[in-house]
Amino acid sequence: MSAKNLKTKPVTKVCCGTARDVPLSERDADELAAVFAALSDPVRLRLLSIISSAPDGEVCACDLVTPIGKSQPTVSHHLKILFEAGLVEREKRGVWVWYRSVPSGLDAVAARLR
Amino acid sequence: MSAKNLKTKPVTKVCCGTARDVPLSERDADELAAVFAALSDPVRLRLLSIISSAPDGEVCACDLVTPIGKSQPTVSHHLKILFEAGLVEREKRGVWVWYRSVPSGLDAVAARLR
DNA sequence: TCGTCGTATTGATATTCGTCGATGCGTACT
DNA sequence: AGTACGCATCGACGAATATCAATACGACGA
Repeated sequence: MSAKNLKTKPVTKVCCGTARDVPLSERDADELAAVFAALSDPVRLRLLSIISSAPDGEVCACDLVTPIGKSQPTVSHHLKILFEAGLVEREKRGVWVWYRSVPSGLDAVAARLR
Repeated sequence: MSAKNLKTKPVTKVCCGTARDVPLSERDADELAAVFAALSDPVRLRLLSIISSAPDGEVCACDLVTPIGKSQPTVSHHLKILFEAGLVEREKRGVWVWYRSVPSGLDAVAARLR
C-alpha cells in the first residue's frame, strides 16, 4: 500500500509559485541537467573560474592549456562544452581565440536552485 | 608566443575577494564538480524537485517510483547519489524511508556561482 | 607560395554512468 | 515460524565521457 493514502491529498497551487512549489517537468529537468553536466567536470570548473577571474574579463585559449595541465585538444574539448552550454562566449581575433564568461548563464542556473 | 606578454601583468588580490576574483583550487574544483555531477541527471533533478515541493517537506520512497517512471532499483540508486552529495537526508520509519531535501546543500552550491 | 603557429576535429581507448533483473535484508502482520 | 512488503545491493550490459596522438583547418609572416 502506498503511504500516500495515509495523508491528506496535497493541494495543487495554480499560479505564482516559486521553483520549489511545483515539480520540474521532464523537459525542464533535461535542460537543467544539461547545464549541470557542463559544470560537473573539475577541469571545466577551473577553466570557467580562470576566465571569470581574468582582470580584462577575457582570456586567450593559448593561456589556458598550461595552468590546466591537460593536452591542448582536451582543453579545446572542454571549452567547446562550456560554450555550447551557454556559459562562455568566444571571439576569434587573428590567430587567437578569446573566451569570456557569460554571467547570465550562471545566474540562470543559480536562480533555479532557490 | 603567449598572448600574456601583450598585456600588463594582472594584479593579484590579497584578500577579501569574491569567488570570481581568484581561480578555484583543484581540490575545490573536485568538490564542486561532485555536487554538480549529482545534479546533472534529469531523474535526480525530478526526484529533488518532487521532494522539495512536498507539502510536508518529506516524501516516502514508495511514492517516488511511479512518478519517475523508472525501476525501483534505479530510483534507489539515484536517491543514494543525492544523499551522498548532501542534497537530501533520509529517515527510516518502520518499513518506509522518508526523504527530505537539505536546503543548505543547494544554497551552498548557488552561493559559489555568484 | 611556402612554412609556422594556434585552434578545432577526428579516431581510438579506458573509464564512468544509467539502467534493470535478481537477490538480500529488515520490518510488520498473521 | 512463515509470509508479505519496502528498500538496498549486486551483477551485467549498453551508452556516454574524458583523454590524448594524429591530423585538418586558418591565419599570419617570410
